Amino acid sequence: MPPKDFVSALEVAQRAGVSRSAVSRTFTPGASVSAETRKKVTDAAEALGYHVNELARGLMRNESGIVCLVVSDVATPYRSALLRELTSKLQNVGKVAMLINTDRSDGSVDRALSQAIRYRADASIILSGLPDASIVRLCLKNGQRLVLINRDDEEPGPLKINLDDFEAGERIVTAFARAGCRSLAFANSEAGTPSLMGREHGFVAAAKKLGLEVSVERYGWTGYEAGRVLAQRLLTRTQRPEAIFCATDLLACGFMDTARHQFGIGVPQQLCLAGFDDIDQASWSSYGLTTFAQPVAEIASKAVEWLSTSEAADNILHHSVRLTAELIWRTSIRAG
Amino acid sequence: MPPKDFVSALEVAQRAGVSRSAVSRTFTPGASVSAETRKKVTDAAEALGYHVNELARGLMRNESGIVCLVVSDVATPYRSALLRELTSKLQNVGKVAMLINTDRSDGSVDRALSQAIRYRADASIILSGLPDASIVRLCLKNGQRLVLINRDDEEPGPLKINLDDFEAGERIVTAFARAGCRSLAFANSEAGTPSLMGREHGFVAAAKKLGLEVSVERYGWTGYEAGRVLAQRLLTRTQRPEAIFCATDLLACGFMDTARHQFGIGVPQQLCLAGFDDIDQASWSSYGLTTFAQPVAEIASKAVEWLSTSEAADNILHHSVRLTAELIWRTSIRAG
DNA sequence: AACAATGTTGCAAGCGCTTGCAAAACGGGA
DNA sequence: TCCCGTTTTGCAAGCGCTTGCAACATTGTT
Repeated sequence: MPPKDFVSALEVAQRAGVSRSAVSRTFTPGASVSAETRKKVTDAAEALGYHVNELARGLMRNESGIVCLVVSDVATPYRSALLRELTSKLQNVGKVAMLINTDRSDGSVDRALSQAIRYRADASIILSGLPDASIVRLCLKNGQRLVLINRDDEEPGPLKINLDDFEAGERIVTAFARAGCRSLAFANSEAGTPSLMGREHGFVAAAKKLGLEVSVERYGWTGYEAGRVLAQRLLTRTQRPEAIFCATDLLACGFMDTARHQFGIGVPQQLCLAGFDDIDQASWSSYGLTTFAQPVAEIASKAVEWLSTSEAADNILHHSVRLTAELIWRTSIRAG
Repeated sequence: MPPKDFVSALEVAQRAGVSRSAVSRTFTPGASVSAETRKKVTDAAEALGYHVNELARGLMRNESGIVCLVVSDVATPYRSALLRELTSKLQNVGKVAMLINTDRSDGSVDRALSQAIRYRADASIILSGLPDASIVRLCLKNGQRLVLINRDDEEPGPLKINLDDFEAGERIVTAFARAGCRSLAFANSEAGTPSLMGREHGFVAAAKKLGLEVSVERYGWTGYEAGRVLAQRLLTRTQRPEAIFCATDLLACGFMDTARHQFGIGVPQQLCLAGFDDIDQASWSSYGLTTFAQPVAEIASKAVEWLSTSEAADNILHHSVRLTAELIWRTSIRAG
């Protein structure tokens, strides 16, 4: 195939007049090399255009420096924001991100993970989809670390990062109540992931506790279009809810757009609305959506921190972290 | 570090009662193995949980299967859409995507590329930022293929994928003219990339040719906030333009929002607006933005097609492809 | 029955690197 | 000056894999 005429450590060694090991050590942080040798080596390397072969290094060290990011719906605002944080933080600790897209058929998470294993990834971070328990065990057995974001799972071993979804559902109910809303609804997708359901359950529970009317509608995936459909359904009911909590911002945007443009309903005057994620669009002046912010930066930090932590510290670390979603107050809910 | 107790081909060979080479060949498409041996090997591999070590394989084959995606602003709608297409198409041809985020400081593209070299990536796809010419030569010399998307460059060797930006600028002028607009403006960012400037030049040239008034305003990056600022500037002029072409959709959304909400200007009644990219939000009913669609799927196809093409065919291939951006007609321009 | 053509298999070398080990070089007391 | 403790260096083994080569097995042909 391609020529690939890479210069090897041997060539560098010869030009520098030192041994092959010397050049290896020069490029290994913390190895013992005299300043003089190091200089000779780096000069030669520079001149020859030498670059350490991470494949070979990974082979020897049994540590590739690769972290797999397993994700579906990459093009979605929340996902891509998380991706940005993750890749940049990984780079900061000298790791490299391998992106695996699981948009397509079933079992793709498993396929992805087995690819991660083939490349001897040091770790995998699962942003979406849930791997088979056996695969999880396989990863762990093979010394691979696993991080599950917003996807609860019984299996022990992986680090699980979750939000206080249930509590967020509760909190928004009090906000709605304070705005004078008596009948509430939750607009959800049919995806049924733990975080989505957590929000739903918290919301419903709190509403009931306060004696407010509450109902749930579920449809499609968590996108803009689904939000439109949900609006159709909820806003044509004989008893129209006065406040809607959408499981995601994308849903909320679609909902708000059809409420306003198709039904001519004023938000927040006639209808209060809230979302979840705090995607960029939520702050756009067409929406001004009150929503819960996913702490993406913090999520990413926790994840890569855990990955770059040593084995020893590992054991004393909690394998589950729970972050709180901050309520960002904008204009889609009436002031009390 | 981690235990990493991987099972090797040798162990599989022993369990299957064949030679090490046999198991290697079993996992090499097109190698010569009898059905019987293959069965024995796959059974043993299954039982032991064997996974080919791509690091070692890449080392031998001098072909890692890795493709580097060099990108900044991953979280931006257009970029993430392109990323989605690219990763999924790469997976289809059996390659794996390594994501390199260049959001940060200067020289980050060069650093990224040198990382790509260290991992012996078969190719790099540059979605943003322009590498130093010397680095480009280094990549090519090292047998790495390079794809430059929307970033023209003199250097021969890489595949360059571009759109008909200039022509798009021209086309939208006639659309504006047909809508009865006599004074036009182009809202650009200060990024000054070739594609952005191409749109600008085409727009200005065509406007002048038609004898229409035209001006240009540039500010910040190509995001929503910059669009707001551009609107401030353009809409407070004594002679307000009747039609604005924004260099990107994000700019257009910001522009439209402040035109409507801050200045109370009706779009398209009092102001015609167009964008570029056709991000999801352009179709949301709050915007209904008339815009040019980036053919992301086609761009991705061309890119990975070129990467997976053989060396021989390589030479007869054009090293530059030019795709056309389709004008998506929505409601931000008055009907003629 | 002998032979050629074809297909399958194992051997062993080698990809580019790291690293334990022991030898060499160095530096500072005494 | 000599000796001992501390770097620094080179050697060589080995990481897990592929692949050219030659040996071997299988089959079909005359």
